[in-house]
Amino acid sequence: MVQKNILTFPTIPEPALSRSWETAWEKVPAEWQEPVYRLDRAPNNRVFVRNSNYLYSNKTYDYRTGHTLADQELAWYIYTIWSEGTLKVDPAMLRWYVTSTQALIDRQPAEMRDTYSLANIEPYMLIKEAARAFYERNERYPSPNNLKNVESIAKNLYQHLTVRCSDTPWYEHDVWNMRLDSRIPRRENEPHAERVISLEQLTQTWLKEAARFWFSQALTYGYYTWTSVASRVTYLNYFSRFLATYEHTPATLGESLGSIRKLTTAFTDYLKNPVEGCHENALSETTIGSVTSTLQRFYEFAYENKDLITETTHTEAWLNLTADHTRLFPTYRRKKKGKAHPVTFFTSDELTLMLAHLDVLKTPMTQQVTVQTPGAEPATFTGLGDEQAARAWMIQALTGRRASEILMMDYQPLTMLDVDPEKIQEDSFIARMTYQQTKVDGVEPTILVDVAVVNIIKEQQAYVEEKYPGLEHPYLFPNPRANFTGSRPRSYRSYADTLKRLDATVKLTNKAGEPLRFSQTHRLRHTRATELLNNGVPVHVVQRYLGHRSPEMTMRYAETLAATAEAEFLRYKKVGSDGRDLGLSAKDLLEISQLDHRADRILPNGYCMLPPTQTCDKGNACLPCGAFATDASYIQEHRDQLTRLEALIEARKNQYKARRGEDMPETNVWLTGRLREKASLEAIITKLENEAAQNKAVSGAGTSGRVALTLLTNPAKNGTSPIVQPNLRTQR
DNA sequence: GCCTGGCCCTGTACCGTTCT
DNA sequence: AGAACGGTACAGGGCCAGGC
Repeated sequence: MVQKNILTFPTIPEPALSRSWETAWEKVPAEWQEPVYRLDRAPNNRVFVRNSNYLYSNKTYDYRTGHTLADQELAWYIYTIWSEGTLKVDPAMLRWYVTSTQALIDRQPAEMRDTYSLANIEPYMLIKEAARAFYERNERYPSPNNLKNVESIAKNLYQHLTVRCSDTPWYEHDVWNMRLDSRIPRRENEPHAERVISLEQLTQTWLKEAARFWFSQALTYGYYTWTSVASRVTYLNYFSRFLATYEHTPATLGESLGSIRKLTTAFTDYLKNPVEGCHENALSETTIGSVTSTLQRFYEFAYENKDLITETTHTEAWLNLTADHTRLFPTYRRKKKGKAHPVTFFTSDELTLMLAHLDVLKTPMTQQVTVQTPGAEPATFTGLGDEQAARAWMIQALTGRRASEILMMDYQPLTMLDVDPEKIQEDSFIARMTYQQTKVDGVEPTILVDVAVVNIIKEQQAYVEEKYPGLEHPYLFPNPRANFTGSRPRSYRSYADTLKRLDATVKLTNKAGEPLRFSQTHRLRHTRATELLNNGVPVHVVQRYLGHRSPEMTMRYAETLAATAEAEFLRYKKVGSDGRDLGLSAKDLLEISQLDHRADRILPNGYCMLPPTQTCDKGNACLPCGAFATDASYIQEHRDQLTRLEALIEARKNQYKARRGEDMPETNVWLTGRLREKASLEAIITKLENEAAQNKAVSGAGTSGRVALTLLTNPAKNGTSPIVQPNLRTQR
């Protein structure tokens, strides 16, 4: 768990790796050392955009400027983006870029040209020259978009060179880009790694440098995440733009609390009203709250660390900060008492409708797909060609995980359970799935999944394998663009955009005529939670399943249930697999299950009592196991199991006889196992029945003692949902 | 001592603009 | 012209203080 609100820090250690131009250049293989390419042939063809003017002439293209260092830098750049597979280049634009740089270098003194670095050419200089040259050639200026294309090459090349070929620490640059700079501290799975943080808009030097220090510390010591820093920078930008309307404001903002408050009040007004060129509309209450609280945290940090910040930013004014700066804004701000937001979920019918339309996402863009839903005319759509997004959505629907938890999953997220193949049904748990979670610390990120989920994952693995043959692909869901080597996970942004496109295509609505949006993926989480609770799964189990740290959050979903998690649990006496009472109090049992943070200890028909560290060698055969505990709330489950078991034994016996012409012997291994289970079940049921008879609270355990609830997606009960869900209370 | 509401951090949703 | 991005808005989840 990251410790928050620590306001003093040691200085940032210098990066150990040398990042000189020489070390960068050493990595370029001989065949890539000259910027001369056959555009139509591998391996070069992966790095160049298809351009018919270039591709259809079978010749070698020479991008040399004739100046040694510039040519090497260009070759290094092309090789780098090729090997990392993050960018492509249009050969025509590259030509334009090269002739422009050539002109710029040629204006340097002759003896400097061979050592002139492209890192000296800032993008704006290149653009000016490119536009000038274009005008000379064509007697008109280039179109804005055309110029933008050269600019993007200039910008990318400039950033690659300045960031990757110098020892300058990562935080010294004004643009922080995780894709470009591996030294930026990052968590293993960063939900918004694609977001670029730019300090360029902070025009006051004192502000920019102090912000640089604050954010670099925050990232280095992990007390803010990348997402948080990104939004905080945009919030500080407001302050910077506001200050720009004043002549000059010192870092202290004023001499006394009075003058400081005057300024911050003016700032609040600035945010509340539209400002042309900055924010066209007045900002919302919450945004203003975020902006002011960011500024407040910033000054608290600066006050606590004024010595360090003065030293780092070379701005003496920071030394004059006083305690007044830790209360820039009056603290009497009270929010309106808001009721908790209602839990929104999809009903079974809605989900069915949506799943039927998921095909539109799966179908290639060149094909049409017709969707037939009950009670509606068949509708035909053009496919959107994003099958992996469809699979990610399915997994979200089946497991209730967050979008980022699924998108950042490892290529191989499954650990198969040792399940007897004979016993597998379509809703059996057969594997443990590890998802990536960053939001809540201290939660074990694994859940049990059933055949349906496993099959989707296998399909997706095959898809990735086919898309990136022979390449390493660490993620199950690779980003579809700018990812030619398959090394980056799919960004939440591109996933959400795809789902939005699907929404716009199929335009689904619910019965009330409100739009049903695929892009609201969090609803799937609510849906799953509500489903589990409505199916009678105890709150603490659902809590663990969803990865909530405390039951409060889960309880919000549980409003339909009368009992709390504890009451639910304590109501029943636990019975061992031999049908005898366990020598443990219900309270102890609760603690055991609470201490153990793994949902898979809750079995479909009871609880596994093994201490968390102990492994089970009994495979799936819980019933005859001494560590198995159950209670009266599962009695119906046991009765159902018994019926199914008896039917199964009967069927097998008949099969055996049909095939071999003789009865199955009592010594048959399979049969003895089942008979043991049957004996256990019968003992348990008898015991629980007595239990229920004595205990008024559980009369008719599992039936009348419980609030009558509808099963949302159990196909056996209502036959509408195509979802095969891992029902926690069925035979596994 | 317990409960509740508010605050803070972090992630998701949405929309208009920019890029390709 | 469709995909990607940037900025804004807001929801989810943890935690703590203040009221009882």
